[in-house]
Amino acid sequence: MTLRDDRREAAIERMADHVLAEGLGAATLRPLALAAGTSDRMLLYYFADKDEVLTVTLDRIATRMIAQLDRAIPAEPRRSFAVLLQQAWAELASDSLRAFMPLWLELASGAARGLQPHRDVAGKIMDGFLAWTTIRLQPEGDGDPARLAPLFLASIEGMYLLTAVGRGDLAEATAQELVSRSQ
Amino acid sequence: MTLRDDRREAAIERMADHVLAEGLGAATLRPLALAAGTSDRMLLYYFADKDEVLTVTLDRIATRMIAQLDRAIPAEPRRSFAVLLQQAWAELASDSLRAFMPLWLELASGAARGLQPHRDVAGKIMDGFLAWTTIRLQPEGDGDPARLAPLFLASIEGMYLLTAVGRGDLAEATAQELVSRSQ
DNA sequence: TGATTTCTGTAGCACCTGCTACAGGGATTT
DNA sequence: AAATCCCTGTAGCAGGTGCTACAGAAATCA
Repeated sequence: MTLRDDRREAAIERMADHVLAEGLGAATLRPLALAAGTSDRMLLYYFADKDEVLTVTLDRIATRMIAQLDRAIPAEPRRSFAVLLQQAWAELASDSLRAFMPLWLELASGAARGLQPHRDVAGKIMDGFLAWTTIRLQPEGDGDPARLAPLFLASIEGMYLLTAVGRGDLAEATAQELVSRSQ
Repeated sequence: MTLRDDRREAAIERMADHVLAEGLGAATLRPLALAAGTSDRMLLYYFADKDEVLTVTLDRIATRMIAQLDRAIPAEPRRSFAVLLQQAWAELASDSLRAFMPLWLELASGAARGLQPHRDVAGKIMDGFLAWTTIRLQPEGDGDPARLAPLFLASIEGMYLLTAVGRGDLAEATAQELVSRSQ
């Protein structure tokens, strides 16, 4: 029992590494099993089917990502829009989180087509990121603390996408413009 | 000669429809050929290989999209950030352009992983959209006409991505916030 | 000890992938 | 009429996909 759980757990960790490195396109049973140090036969013994393998693996990746973000940028103190934007953007470009970008866009495009588990996982991640942001953003003067969060998310995601298509310069220009405007 | 070109042309149009509807995941030779009313054998007679099929098809889609955007929102007169944002966002949500969203994200995620033809096509589309925006945005007071364009693009793309993962409400909140801020 | 349950490798299924060899029909050129 | 070309269907290749049947080894229970 515990042995089985241990191996299942180890497989998840190594599959998470593989999916982060290679993307969902390469997330087929045999390569996943190879990365996990086992066989496709055993993967389907640990998990019901490929869908469960993917769901569990993506969940693990999302957990890792949020943990990393929490560690790098603690909840207290609250920060201005400009400061949090710069900190979050720098963190997302760091070695440990950069690999997440192509996967995140892959999830988003799958979600846009209504695929599972893309839709559920992507929605969950976005909700987590919304909560993460809301708790860290300092409300502007009189305003509602949650008013700025959507704009913050959209800005980060937009810069993300600009970077993905090789227009990182536009992302930087966006960050500059946002910072100079919110001060 | 001309006959061959006609059939090639017709195939491109129908494959563009198919890719818009089903995505790149379903863009394999046999389904593409079926959609084009021919056989995989003939597709590889008209085009060198699958890569050329995809490149030509995606180019056609990009051309269609820019044409549609030009038609819906003419170059003159220049518009304020808020007005152009609302017009462009409404147009991207229209029947004719909505189908482009999942494909665009698919291109972006492929580009983020360095795949071809994703990278080239996505970059080209983004450059086209940047030019489109720059020409239509009214500079703010003293400012450079091109200063606002990156922020505009990032905003649209961010709202796009929020919508893709089922958080259209956050996209709307972002639009509202941007409009109220730029006035 | 024997019986039963848990694990796991081998082999295979039916289907899809991009792509190609071959052959024949039809039109065009000599 | 003969020879040459352009077109296109049939069949197939080698490899990959998710998944499963079967059987034997290993561990657990009686």
